[in-house]
Amino acid sequence: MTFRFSVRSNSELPIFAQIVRQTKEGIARGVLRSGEQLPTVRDLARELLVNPNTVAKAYQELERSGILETRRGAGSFVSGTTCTLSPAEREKIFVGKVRDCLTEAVHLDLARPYVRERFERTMKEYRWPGEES
Amino acid sequence: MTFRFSVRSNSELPIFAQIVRQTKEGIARGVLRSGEQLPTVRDLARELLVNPNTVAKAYQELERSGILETRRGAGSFVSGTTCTLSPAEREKIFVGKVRDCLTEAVHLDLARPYVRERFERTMKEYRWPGEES
Amino acid sequence: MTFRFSVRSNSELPIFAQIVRQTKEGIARGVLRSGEQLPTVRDLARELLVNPNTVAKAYQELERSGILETRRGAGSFVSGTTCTLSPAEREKIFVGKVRDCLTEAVHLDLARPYVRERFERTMKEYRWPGEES
Amino acid sequence: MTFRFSVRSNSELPIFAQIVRQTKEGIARGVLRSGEQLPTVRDLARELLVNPNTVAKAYQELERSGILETRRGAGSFVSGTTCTLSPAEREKIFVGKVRDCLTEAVHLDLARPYVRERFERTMKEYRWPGEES
DNA sequence: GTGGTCTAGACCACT
DNA sequence: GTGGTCTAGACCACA
Repeated sequence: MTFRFSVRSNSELPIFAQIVRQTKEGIARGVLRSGEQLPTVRDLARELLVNPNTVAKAYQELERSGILETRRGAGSFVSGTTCTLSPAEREKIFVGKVRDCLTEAVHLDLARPYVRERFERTMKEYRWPGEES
Repeated sequence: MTFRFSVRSNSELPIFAQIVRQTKEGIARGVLRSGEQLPTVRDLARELLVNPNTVAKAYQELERSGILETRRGAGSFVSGTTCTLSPAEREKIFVGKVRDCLTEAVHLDLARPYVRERFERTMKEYRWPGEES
Repeated sequence: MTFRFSVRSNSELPIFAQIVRQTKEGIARGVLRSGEQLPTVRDLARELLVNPNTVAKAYQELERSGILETRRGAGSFVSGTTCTLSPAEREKIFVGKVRDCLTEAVHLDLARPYVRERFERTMKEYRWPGEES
Repeated sequence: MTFRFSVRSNSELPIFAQIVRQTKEGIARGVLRSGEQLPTVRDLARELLVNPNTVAKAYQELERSGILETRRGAGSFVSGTTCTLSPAEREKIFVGKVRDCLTEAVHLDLARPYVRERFERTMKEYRWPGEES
C-alpha cells in the first residue's frame, strides 16, 4: 500500500477526523481499493504517534458510514461501496458540497476561470471507480 | 462593511474557528482592510446567535496571531501588519475544499461527466461578487 | 424525571449498549419526552458507577441515530424524532424485528396464543406519540 | 436432531454468545434432550461459517455452566443435570424481545393499529413447529 | 459545569 | 495478533 496517513495534533480538526477524512479521500482517489486491508489499529497508531483508541475511533466512524468493514480478529477492510440514497438525495448532497466549495472560493477572492480550471485539474487526480486504472 | 460572517453549529469545525477563518479570509479578499473596525463581540454574537464567549475566543485567537488589535473601550480593529494569505496558501485551502467535494461525489457513486456538468451548472447559478447581478 | 437507568457490567451486552437500549426504550415508552434533558454524562456515570467515557459513548451513538441532540456546554436532549425512511423500508425493518421476536418465541417453546396475548399486553405499556398521556 | 443453530455476525451479541443462548433455548424447548450429542466443534463451525475456536468457546462456556459434558474423543453431550429455563425466565426473555420490537416501531413512527395488524399478519405467515405445515 | 477529544493502559472476544 | 470495551484522568471548546 502506497498510501500514507499524516496527522497534525495542533490542527483545528480532531485527529480522529483527520484520519477519517484521509481514508475517505484515499478511497475516492482510488489509492485504497475495495477489499484492501487498512493498517491495523495498533500499526497506524504507532506510525502516527497517537493512541490506538484514536485510530479505533476513526475506523469505527468509517465503519458506521459503510466505508469500512471490520472483521473481528482479522482487521479492517475497504468495503465495496454501494450508495443506497436516491438520485435526488445524492444530487442535493453533492450540490451542497459544491456550494461550500464556491463560497470558500469567493471568500478567498478567487476568479471564476481559475476556480473552473482548478476544479477540473483536481478531478483529474481522482481515479473514478469503473475506469481504467 | 459588506462583510458577513456565517457559522453552522453542526459543522465539524468549532464555531470560534469558523469565525477566525472567515476573518482571515475577509482580510485576504481585501474586504476587511487594515485599520477597519470589526463588529463588537456582543453585536456579532447576537447576529450569529452564538454565545459572546465564543466570539471573544475567536477575537483573542486573532489578536494572538497579530491579525487584530483590541483598543480598550474602542473595539477591535484589523491590525496594520496584516498577514495576507499568499496565493499558494489560498490555492491550498481551495484545493482542499475541492477534494472534499470530489471525495463526496465518488462516495455518492456519481459519474465523472455528471460531476463536471453539475459543478459547472452550480457555478453558473452562483453570484460572483463584482459581477453584474 | 422518573426514568432510571440500570446496567450490569457482567451482561453479555456492553454497558454503553445497555444505556443506548434503555434510552431508546424510555423514549419509545414515552417516559422520556421530546425536548427533555437527559442526565449529564458525569451524573449518569456517577449514578451507574461507570466511567464518564462509557456514558459519553452511548450518548454519541444515540446522537448519531438522530435520537438525541447534544448542545455543547448545555447538555443532551431528546430530539423530536422524525423518521426519514420510506414506508417500504420502515415496514421491512419492522417485520424483521417481528421475525426475530417470533424466532425467539419458538426457541423458548411458547405457544401462539400466549405470544399474541403477551405482545398485546406489552404494547399497552407503551405510550404512543400523539396519543393522550 | 431437528435443531438448527443460526448466527448473525453483525449482531450486537457475540457469535459465541448466540450459540450459548440457542443451546440453552434448545434445551428449554426440549429439542435438545439430556444425553443427546451436539454437533462437533468442527461440524458446527463449518455449518455456521465461523471459526472453530468460536464454537469451542461456546461449548466451553456451556461446559462451565454444567449444561454440557465433553467426553474425550466422543463429543459433547447435553448434561444430565440440565438447567431448564423456568416459565418466568422464558417470559422475561420474550418480553425483552417484544420491547425491542415495539421500541423500534415507535422510532420508525409506525401507528399503533398498523403495528398490531402487521404483527398479527407476520405471525400468521410464520410456521410454528408442531402445527400442520 | 457540559460535552468532546485524547492518552495510557487493561482485559475481552475473536481469527 | 486484531478489533472492541472499559477505566482513570487530563485538557479543550463552549454556555
